[in-house]
Amino acid sequence: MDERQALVAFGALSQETRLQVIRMLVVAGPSGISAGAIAEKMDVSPSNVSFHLKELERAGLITQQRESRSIIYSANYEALGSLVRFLMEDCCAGHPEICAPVAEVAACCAPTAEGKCQ
Amino acid sequence: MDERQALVAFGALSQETRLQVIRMLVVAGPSGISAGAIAEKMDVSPSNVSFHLKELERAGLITQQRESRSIIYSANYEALGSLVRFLMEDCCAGHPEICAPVAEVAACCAPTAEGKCQ
DNA sequence: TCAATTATTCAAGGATTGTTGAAATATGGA
DNA sequence: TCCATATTTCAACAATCCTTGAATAATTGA
Repeated sequence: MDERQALVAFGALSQETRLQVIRMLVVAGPSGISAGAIAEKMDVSPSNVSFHLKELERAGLITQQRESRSIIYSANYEALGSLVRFLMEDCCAGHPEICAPVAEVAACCAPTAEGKCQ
Repeated sequence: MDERQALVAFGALSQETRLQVIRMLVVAGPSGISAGAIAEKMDVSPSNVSFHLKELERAGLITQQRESRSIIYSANYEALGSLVRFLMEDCCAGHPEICAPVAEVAACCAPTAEGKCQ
């Protein structure tokens, strides 16, 4: 992920509705949530949620797929991971002490450490 | 770090000048850089850089301290680390496979692994 | 104290972003 | 085909953010 992509991604995450949508989609997992369900859960108008979903998609943070009449949105975990990496790379450059607490969190997610996350 | 703080932090990082300033300050280390030097390096007017520095400070991502006539700005590594954590926590919740690549980067920054970063 | 240096604040205007409701598009079932 | 459902698109307006240059504040040395 280059700086330009990160810029767009940060912009996408800097709006309350969008940040909540992303969190909701991440928790929902790969099966995703339909646009209508998102609008309902967040108590936002369909056209407004559509606007924000488009913005998140433009940033590459979510993907969509049609399922009959509904359009299902899912988090793009790879993009989110890349964004975390982008943020960390500068930290790590000469400043290991900063990344230590992050490494701790990351470590509990390693394949060999399932179940250690609280 | 709660959602509100993260929101402000993402907003702060979603502007080109500010993202570049943060990267510059992170690389500069704890000794920091003066407002004037930042403005000069980035080819931005003093008042404009001052505006953006204030925004970054409001987000808690940088700190300032006066040094004679200059005001020295430094990256707040703790806040940056918290932001990375915030981003990761949602990823990790049930989706270890996403954090694996991040864990890789983080691991090379652990105290026991100095020098392993490329 | 006076002038020079360094940086911030302020107001004005331009640019971008967010919200709203109505109209348009796509799908599936009667 | 016609209607209901699900969502997007559009235009208009409101709100927020960014830039600019002039004025202000803080510090230091002559």
